[in-house]
Amino acid sequence: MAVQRGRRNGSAVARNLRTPDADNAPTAEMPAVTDGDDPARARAIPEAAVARLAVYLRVLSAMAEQGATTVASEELATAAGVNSAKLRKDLSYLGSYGTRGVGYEVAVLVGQIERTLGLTRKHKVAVAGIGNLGHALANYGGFPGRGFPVDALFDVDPDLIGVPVGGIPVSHLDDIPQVCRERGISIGVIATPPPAAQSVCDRLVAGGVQCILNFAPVVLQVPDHVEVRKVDLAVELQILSFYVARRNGMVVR
Amino acid sequence: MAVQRGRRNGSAVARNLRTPDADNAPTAEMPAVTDGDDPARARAIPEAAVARLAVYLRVLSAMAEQGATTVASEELATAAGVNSAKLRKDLSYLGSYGTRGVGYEVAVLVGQIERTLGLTRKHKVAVAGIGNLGHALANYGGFPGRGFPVDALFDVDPDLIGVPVGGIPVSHLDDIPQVCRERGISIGVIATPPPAAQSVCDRLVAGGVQCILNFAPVVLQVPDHVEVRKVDLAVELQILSFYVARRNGMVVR
DNA sequence: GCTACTTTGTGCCTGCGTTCACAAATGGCT
DNA sequence: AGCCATTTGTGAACGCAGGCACAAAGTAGC
Repeated sequence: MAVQRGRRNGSAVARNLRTPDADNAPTAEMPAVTDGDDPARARAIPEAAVARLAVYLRVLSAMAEQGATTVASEELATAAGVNSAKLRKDLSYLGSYGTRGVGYEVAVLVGQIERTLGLTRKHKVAVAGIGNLGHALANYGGFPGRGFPVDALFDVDPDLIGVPVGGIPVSHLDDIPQVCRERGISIGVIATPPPAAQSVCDRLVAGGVQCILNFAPVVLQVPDHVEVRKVDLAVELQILSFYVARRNGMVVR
Repeated sequence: MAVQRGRRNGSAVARNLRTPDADNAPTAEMPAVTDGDDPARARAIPEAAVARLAVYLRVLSAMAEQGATTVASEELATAAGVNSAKLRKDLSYLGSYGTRGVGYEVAVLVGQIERTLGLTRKHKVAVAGIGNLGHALANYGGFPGRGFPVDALFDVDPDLIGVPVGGIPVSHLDDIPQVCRERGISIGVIATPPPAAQSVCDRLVAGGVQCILNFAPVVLQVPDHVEVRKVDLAVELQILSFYVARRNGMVVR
């Protein structure tokens, strides 16, 4: 959600993933992800579950670093801020990797989640729009969750073209299709001003990019085979504003 | 986009808005928002609908700028990328402001959505963690959706304290509670490294902040009365990675 | 003023996701 | 070896959200 807001601790549950998106926020349409042709790996993992798996992965990695070798669903659930039943159901989408009466082996779980999320291969990322946000993204250098090297940067500003940001030289937006194909970019990040977003999106698609992370407050039009996730800061703030207003309204009146 | 309590969005957020949320989403618990004590304004707007209202608002504002005075649900729906029935249902949460056979008056709709989202008042924002992302957020200057002035910045780095970023001097993290109370901050944005996030969160709460937008990849623990939305870039990328993997798996094998 | 057309508002159905609760399975202990 | 404590995995119930389809309502034209 647009994504997501969790509730408190103890009985905590993560609320937002969002998006849901929600959002994707937002939003938050969550069509089941159906695997059409591979019976052996037949998966129909709900998108909401996929989002949570990523969270579990982070928590598990942290646990592994602290030397934990095994973990119970209840423990992992509270650490991830979700209900333990939900967590077990989410993990069951991966297969049966737990041991009843004991729990899950951390290393195994990490491996399975990484495999399911496709993290065993690196996914090259291109960032379009090297403004404040694009700069920040480019400088993340390797991206938090690792396995997502930023391999291409694009902008229109002539003063930026050729200048390396975070070690990668900036190319012109017009070169998006060519560069993306050459470097095998699989994920495109749009951090341009709104008016340029659709055009950039089209070029990314032309360059063979099938997944797009969109920070521009614009509803992108893409072919069916392209996946778009939206992160809209204004929407997030407005949702919070709604809660502020509701809260004040309830308190005052 | 993954959003923590909250909802997906989703994506986005929606996703996003999440969700959540959804985006984020993304994901995606969506408890109805129930107004307990005001029968007249009795609202129970689903969080997913709130996220979409923010999107409608942006589209409507753009339409208004282009001189449109009235708009039909079908038209607005396609512009916002949703089903027209869903849109009408969302708008019905605001009340009945449409005219059958004609459509909705743009100005009225904008006003009602702003009122419902609590945008008639400004919500002061504080950003904690002036790294790459925090810098970007601070420089947004007034924030995209406007009505969200950044009024306070915080960091631990001695070299940053007192230095103005985007016109606002940076204060020390230790001063969060005091400064937030003094300036009447209503929304806190956490853009610190993961280890500092919970501590910063606690101080924001101590400062009376009731809504938090969290960019740190950490599950925050907060009291019940505090609303948290999470935007997790790594999670967003991993969700996209999942789609890449699924797609390739389906194609290749 | 009546008719035909357009568009809203919403009741109902469907489907998905969350939650509960329990049976099955495993390890440890005696 | 058998029993008990523990924890997983999941069948089933529940609830919310999305989409269809239509009645209500209002406009325009005759």
